[in-house]
Amino acid sequence: MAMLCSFGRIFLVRPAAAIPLRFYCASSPSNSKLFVGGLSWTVDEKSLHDAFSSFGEVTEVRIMYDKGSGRSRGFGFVYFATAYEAKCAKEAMDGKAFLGRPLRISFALEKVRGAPVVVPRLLNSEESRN
DNA sequence: GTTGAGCGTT
Repeated sequence: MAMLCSFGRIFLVRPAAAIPLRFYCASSPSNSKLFVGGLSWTVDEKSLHDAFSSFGEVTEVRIMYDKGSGRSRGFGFVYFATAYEAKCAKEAMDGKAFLGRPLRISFALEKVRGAPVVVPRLLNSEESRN
């Protein structure tokens, strides 16, 4: 008999075995969205798409440009098909040099409307828990 | 003409 408790939160239904559920903080959500920083100001979207396409299927590449000047802000976002490819590309291209500058890749924060973006920089990233 | 850590335009 499984009881569905809809309290607005996600309840994991475990079997009769008393398994202590560890609270995985959603500070490092391995989303398919990837935050790519440290980009050169001459890097465009097609360059990132070609660079990250080797590690997985890139569905969308978005580079932040300045509205006033029109130049790139030096960071962008890479959308992968799955979080697996995103993590693979992150672990592969993070810290590597790209067009003369080292890349700073991390998982992008989910854009929540009506709520400020919380940067889990002080939180421990226990993503390699497998 | 410049700058260099970061979390974004629907």
